[in-house]
Amino acid sequence: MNTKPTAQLLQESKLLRTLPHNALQQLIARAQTRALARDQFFLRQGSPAVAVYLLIDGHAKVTQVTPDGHQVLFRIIGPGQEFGLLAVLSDLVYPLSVQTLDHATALLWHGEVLAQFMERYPALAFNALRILAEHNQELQQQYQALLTEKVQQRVAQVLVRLTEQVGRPVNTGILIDLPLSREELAEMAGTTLYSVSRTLSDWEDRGWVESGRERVVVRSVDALQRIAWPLPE
Amino acid sequence: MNTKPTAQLLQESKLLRTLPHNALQQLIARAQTRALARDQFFLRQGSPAVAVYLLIDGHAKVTQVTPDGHQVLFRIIGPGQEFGLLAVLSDLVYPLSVQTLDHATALLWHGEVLAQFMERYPALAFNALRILAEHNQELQQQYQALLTEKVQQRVAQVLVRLTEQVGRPVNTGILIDLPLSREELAEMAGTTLYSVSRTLSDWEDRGWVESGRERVVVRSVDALQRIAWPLPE
DNA sequence: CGATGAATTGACCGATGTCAAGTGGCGTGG
DNA sequence: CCACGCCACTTGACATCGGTCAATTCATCG
Repeated sequence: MNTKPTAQLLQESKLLRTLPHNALQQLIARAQTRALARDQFFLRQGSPAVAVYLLIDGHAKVTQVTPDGHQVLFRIIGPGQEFGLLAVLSDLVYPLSVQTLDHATALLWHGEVLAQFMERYPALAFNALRILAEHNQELQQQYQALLTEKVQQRVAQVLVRLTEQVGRPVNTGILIDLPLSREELAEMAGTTLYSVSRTLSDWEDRGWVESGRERVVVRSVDALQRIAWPLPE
Repeated sequence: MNTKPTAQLLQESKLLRTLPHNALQQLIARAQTRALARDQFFLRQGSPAVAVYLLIDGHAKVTQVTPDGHQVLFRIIGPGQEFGLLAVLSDLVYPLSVQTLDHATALLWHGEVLAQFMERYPALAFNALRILAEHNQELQQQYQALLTEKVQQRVAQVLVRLTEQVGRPVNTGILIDLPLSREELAEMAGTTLYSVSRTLSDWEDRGWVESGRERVVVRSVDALQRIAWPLPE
């Protein structure tokens, strides 16, 4: 599935880039590996945050459920991306769950191990800070979007982001190369599966997308972009 | 205004706690001070992130405006709280603005200075990580709230949080000791000034709050809490 | 080929945003 | 010191987006 050699993937990851070679080697030596089938959990919301993960193959979704059962899908993780970062801090609990979307493999370290490396190699700590700061900004944008934008805009944004992150060119357009249900798309866009379904049907009529069971092909990214980020005035 | 001596405030701040004494002394020695009148900006969304701030007196609001003019108020900063943290990373731009709500004073450091201290004192980096992780969780909660809860719930939550953060007991209840307009409350709750106004009028009829021009007194925190976080089933 | 779960579509309605008009209090200037 | 005007706030009327529920269709897999 994954074409890149693992070592290169790690070197280019947001978390481990800029680390000295020997540090990277030591880290790799101390990593555990965990491979999971589809729909399995790497970590669960509410359980003690003991390990930091770095996905090296496959995809996973980051979700959170409210006390009343509503589910939110914050982002999708692909190879080279990390999660569970806050395990470097002690005595915390994961605020969200990470569940595989296909067969996926991750490296993991005990939080304390990574904390020790951060003390020795500040670059690692700065990388972590940068990652958290980016997450913050993305969350702020999503909050804004939920507050000010209409459902169609948000769905369009989700689809455009997905084409960028997991898009694969096929003859009729760009396939979103993950099995995402309407429900999951809805959880990403902050709406209901019904609204997603209607929206996709509409766009299918216009020839902008083709959609099927847990499958979407975007035929015109342009059109979706115009919906997602309409020109000012 | 502020009763605590500054040194103690810094020692207890989330950012600087657990620092060795001498490090704290050095940091204080290198800090600049900035005092602003009401409605002035410590920093502006979009300008280069050069300094990290720590408020030592007064209050400020953290806001963000969308391209289309909508404004969001993410949180209110009081003495001992930091902002502009991401200035420790180079070449970034502030994603939001921080504006005073009353006469306020902050210490500030050039981002690079703080970055150097983080390299020397990892505890500082961990404090920063913890702070960012907390912000993340708060944002996630706010997102959830916007998605699943009704306006009244969210307004109640805002008021309860405000009583905790800036509440001052008065004879009829707890005064929110800051001049916050309906508009600003709306920006905090993710709604419009009209809905806030209606909600407060309603609660005033029920005797749960007293409200006036840029002024709210909560008479029954209990009642608001029942609205904010209704008992499951 | 049948069963299971995903997706579609229609009907309904309620919460809340928008717009417009009016009220009231506070500060400023005459 | 009073009056005027501004600005925060209130209240009503209205429209609409999109969530909810129910019924149906569709596709995929065993």
